[in-house]
Amino acid sequence: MAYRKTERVEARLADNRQRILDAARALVSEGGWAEAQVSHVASAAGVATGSVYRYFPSKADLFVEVLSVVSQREVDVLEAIADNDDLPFQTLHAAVSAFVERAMRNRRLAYALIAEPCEKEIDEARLVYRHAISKQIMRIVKEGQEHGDFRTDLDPNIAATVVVGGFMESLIGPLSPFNADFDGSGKQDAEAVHALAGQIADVCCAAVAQYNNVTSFKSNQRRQQ
Amino acid sequence: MAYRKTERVEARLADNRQRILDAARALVSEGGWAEAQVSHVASAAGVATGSVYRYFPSKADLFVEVLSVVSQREVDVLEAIADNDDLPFQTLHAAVSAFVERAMRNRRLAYALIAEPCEKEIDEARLVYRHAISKQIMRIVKEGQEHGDFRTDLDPNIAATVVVGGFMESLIGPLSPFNADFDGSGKQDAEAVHALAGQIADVCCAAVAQYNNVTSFKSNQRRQQ
DNA sequence: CAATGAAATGAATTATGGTTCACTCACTGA
DNA sequence: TCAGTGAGTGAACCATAATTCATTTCATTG
Repeated sequence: MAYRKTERVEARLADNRQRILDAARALVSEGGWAEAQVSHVASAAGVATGSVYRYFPSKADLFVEVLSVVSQREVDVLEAIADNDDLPFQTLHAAVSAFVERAMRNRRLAYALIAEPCEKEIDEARLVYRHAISKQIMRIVKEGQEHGDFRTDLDPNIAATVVVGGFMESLIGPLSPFNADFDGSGKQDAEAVHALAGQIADVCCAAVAQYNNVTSFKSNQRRQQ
Repeated sequence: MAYRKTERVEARLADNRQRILDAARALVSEGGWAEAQVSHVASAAGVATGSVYRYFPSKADLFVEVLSVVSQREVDVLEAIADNDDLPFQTLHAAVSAFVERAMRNRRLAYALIAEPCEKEIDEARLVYRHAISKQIMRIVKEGQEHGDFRTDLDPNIAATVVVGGFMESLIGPLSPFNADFDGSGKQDAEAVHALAGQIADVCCAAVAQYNNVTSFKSNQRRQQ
């Protein structure tokens, strides 16, 4: 009879795969792409270098999966925010703030996944998730345009792209490992991050909102509620 | 008596250096960073591989200089635009449009310099010029805030960063060598590029403008002039 | 036109790090 | 128990490209 994996083995295999993925993510989280070497991943996961290739066809595939898992969670968070029934302005603000705050919670990883130079194949995978993020932002923008809160003279696709590029770019400085502004991780730090997220979100919202001057916006808010 | 370079030799050396720089830029313009190999540069410039190292200490130094020359010109263009005395809204619009249109004129090069994955050292040089660009945009933003055309509740640094990230990001798609939308380079193409630049600039301006709804903005414009 | 200093050459060297593979070992099923 | 299967190993291999350097060629000076 043919060889068949028992459940026990199946579980061990799955566990190995997961350990390799976890080790890979941990390494990127600590040292960025420079640390992300197959041999390092292997020892961190407690397996031999060659074993990594039993689970992943190549280094790029491994790290693309790491990036996918982490990025997909962010897309899901944005989707959930986009799904709620708040006013589009508040929704967009919440989406951008959430993204920024979540990124700042694991700066090194976020920096690697968003901005750090890396191999082509991984970089291409980034684009996929940028698109996915942009799509969620665009949903909010379109909703806002239909709702009357957002300007209708802007192309929603371009507006969403600018917004995504905008908050990504403004994250790069704060995320950068060379920037010491947000290292304490104390309470002060959390507040500083919150303030930063708010300011970035303000600019993003301003880009699409119908009424930008404070008085008009406030009356607009009241009118809508 | 000690050896002394004649003018003739001096000129030839300077010419060699320039030819190497030009060849390097041409190669990046054609094939991006993949073509940007020292040996390729050497043959394109009509010298031997080793000779490149008489003029530049390393590959990275060579290409950083290529990037610097090209990028500095863009910074200068923005500076000139920021210097003029138009209304801040028009100035910002012109700056963003100009950047987008100029980038689209040499797509492959712009793509390489802005977005294509490349070595760390070159990538770091990119940051320097992003900062320089952001600085010019910030000047316009601040002027607009003082002038009363732009919202004063936004942090000018963050606003400028978001704007720069926004138009850079929205360029990536159109610049990408895999995107066939803007290949013809005919008259239609020029118009499409112009339209794109206008739309991107609209979004960027909206992000900082005091009055976004069309009627208020128009009256605002009239009032200011 | 020697003699000397500098530039040019490009094949060989080096560095990096992903990938392979011949082998060992543990697990499976009869 | 034991033949068969496939997972695990890690040192060797390979690919890529930057960099070096012994040698040659060219320019300058007395």
